[in-house]
Amino acid sequence: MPELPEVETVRRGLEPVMAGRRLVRVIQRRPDLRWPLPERFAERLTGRRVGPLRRRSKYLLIDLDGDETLIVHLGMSGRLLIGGATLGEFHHGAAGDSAFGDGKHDHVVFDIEGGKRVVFNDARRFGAMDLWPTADLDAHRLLASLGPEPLGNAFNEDYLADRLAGRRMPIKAALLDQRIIAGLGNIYVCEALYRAGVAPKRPAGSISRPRIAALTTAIRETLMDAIAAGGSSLRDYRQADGELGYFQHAFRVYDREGRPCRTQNCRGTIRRIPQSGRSSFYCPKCQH
DNA sequence: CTTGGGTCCTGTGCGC
DNA sequence: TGCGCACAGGACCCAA
Repeated sequence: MPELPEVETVRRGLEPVMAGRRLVRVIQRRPDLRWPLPERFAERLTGRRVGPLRRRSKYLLIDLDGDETLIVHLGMSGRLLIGGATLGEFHHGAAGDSAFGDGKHDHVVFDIEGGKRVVFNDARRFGAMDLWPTADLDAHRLLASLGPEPLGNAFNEDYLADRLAGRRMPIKAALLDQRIIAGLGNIYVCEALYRAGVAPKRPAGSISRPRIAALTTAIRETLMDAIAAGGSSLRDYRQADGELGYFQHAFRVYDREGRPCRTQNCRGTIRRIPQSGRSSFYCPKCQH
């Protein structure tokens, strides 16, 4: 589910609830998510004070006192939801009558000093958490080989041209490769390629320099627009505070198969093709 | 090294 | 209403 804009939205939602407060209680409902959780995970978190919340790519980084950081990845279906007495109960899950945090896929529960509760829910369990020394985060196996942040200075036309040069893989696959650029997923790659006028199956190394420039701009603008909209809410995804993002209403190609291209005077029809094991959406008239 | 495919897991929506 | 299948926002791991 969550790509960079959704994780950034979650970070912004959790920051005011968690930063500066202690974790008074942590409940771990199963030994593993995608991988085993650290030994004595809940114990090691209990009583710690939360520092700033940061983000790297699609990873949420929750700094704790004691110079460690809780690394969280939401995978496909992971969510971090806020509830608790001061906010009013926020119910979810199949039953709907269970207490907040007792839902079917509520795997980890954080009770925050002051009464609020943050619940990690993940039906498909592709998500992950780990606890790691803050000073060594760059060496963590999940973070070590990530490419630059698309909204940072290290990501620019020269960098992208260099990384795409000589590559025969389709540009769609290249942009999904987190080692080349970190934080994009299926939705935002489709949307950025459309905005740049680049066809998803075009070999990465065959894109002209001006098109690469357009692509870097399109990637940044797409992500910034999505963050401003609070991310995309497909199915029942929600922000941490239970609100829905609304960028899905601004999709130009994603999930629009068979519908008209939104470019003025184009009159093309959005197509869906399987690529890298997932769906690519594009306008065959606008993208080359 | 690069590239493509299978895999993990559960839920939902569709055609029949 | 039930059943089977395709598909879902990710990314690791391995074979060629």
